[in-house]
Amino acid sequence: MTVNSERISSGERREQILVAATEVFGQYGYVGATTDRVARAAGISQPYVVRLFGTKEQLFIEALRYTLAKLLAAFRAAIAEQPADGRAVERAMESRLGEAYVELVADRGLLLTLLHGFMMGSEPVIGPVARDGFMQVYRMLRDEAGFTPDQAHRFLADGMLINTLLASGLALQLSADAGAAELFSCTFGDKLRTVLDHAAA
Amino acid sequence: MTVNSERISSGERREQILVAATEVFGQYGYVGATTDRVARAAGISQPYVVRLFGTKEQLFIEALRYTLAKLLAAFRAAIAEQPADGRAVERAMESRLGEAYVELVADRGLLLTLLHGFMMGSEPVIGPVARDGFMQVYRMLRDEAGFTPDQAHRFLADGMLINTLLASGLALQLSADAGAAELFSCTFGDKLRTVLDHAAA
DNA sequence: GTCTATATGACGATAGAC
DNA sequence: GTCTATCGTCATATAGAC
Repeated sequence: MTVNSERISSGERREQILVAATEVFGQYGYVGATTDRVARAAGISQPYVVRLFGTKEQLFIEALRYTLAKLLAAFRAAIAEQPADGRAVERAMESRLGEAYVELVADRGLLLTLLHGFMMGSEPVIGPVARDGFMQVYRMLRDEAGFTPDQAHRFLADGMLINTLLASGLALQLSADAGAAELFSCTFGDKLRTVLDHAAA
Repeated sequence: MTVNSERISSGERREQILVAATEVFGQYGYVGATTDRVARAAGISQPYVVRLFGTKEQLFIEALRYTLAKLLAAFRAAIAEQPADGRAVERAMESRLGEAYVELVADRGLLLTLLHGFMMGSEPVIGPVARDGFMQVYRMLRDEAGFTPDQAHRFLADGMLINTLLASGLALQLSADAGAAELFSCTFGDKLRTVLDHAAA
């Protein structure tokens, strides 16, 4: 088989497009993102994006499902994580999950696609997908990570504050704003290094 | 002077338009909202909205500033609140501020305009306004309400979770989802009644 | 202070070829 | 599996009258 000019399967194309869509939806929001920009980011033509996903709304829903699946997979991995070295102190569950989350939402496209989804609760077809994903996360924390309801609540609350701090770009003015530095320190704790590393990039 | 057909001052018009804009931006997002819809909600023509605010971006910025001012005013009032009746037990500061917040963001237009602002951190002119507003809130909690940095952090984190729960519409499926009910109970505590009352409306 | 008319430029989706 | 061409719609902003 030829290597580059080969026609690839629609399954692979769909995945390529979803990656591009997550980035574009994250950057421009649901309405501001255009199927044309998604197409160019994926290296194909605009009508083909529409052909494969039907409508822009369907494309967004698939992209949202895709990011939610990534989030759940990251949490599942963190829950199952065991130190390879027996001597290593096993970090607490909450610490592992928190670190996994901060790593994940360092991808701005993923973070903002997620947030746009949560904010579209009144959309008849997108809303249910977002709510369902959110509650799946809650149940995973409670039933698989073993959190109490209040532990899960506090973990999620911190997560939503992390979202806001990162989305608003406050990380970029930490050196100029002592209050922001104080708030970041409280919010991220030992995850602060991770955030600063990603913010620099 | 005539009463209804009187030409009103541009200052009054601006305020009318800002109220309409907050509602429309909240419902459709920054890009999805049109100056025409804002105009119709305010009962005037589309070009006149542009005339008074210059551009749609400027209109959004003014609407965002307007909602941030409302938020700060509500917190300032809650901080200053004293029981009129001496016998009444003064509620804790945190409880008063929490209640004020839930009352405020029961207005979906206000809530979503705020959230859209926070999510637009990478926009060169909107981003700074949003970040500035957020940090003003933080400083008010710390310096005027007397919160420690960690108290302020936890209050804000809860606030951001409240935003997500309300924006995503989870309040509407509380009766059908035991997990959601559990999470709402942890998150809102004694503010739960307030939320349910507003959700019903 | 406020309107109508309109220039100008997208965007989503369809038709149909290869 | 993928493209080019294009239709219909709608949005921001300007011009200029009243």
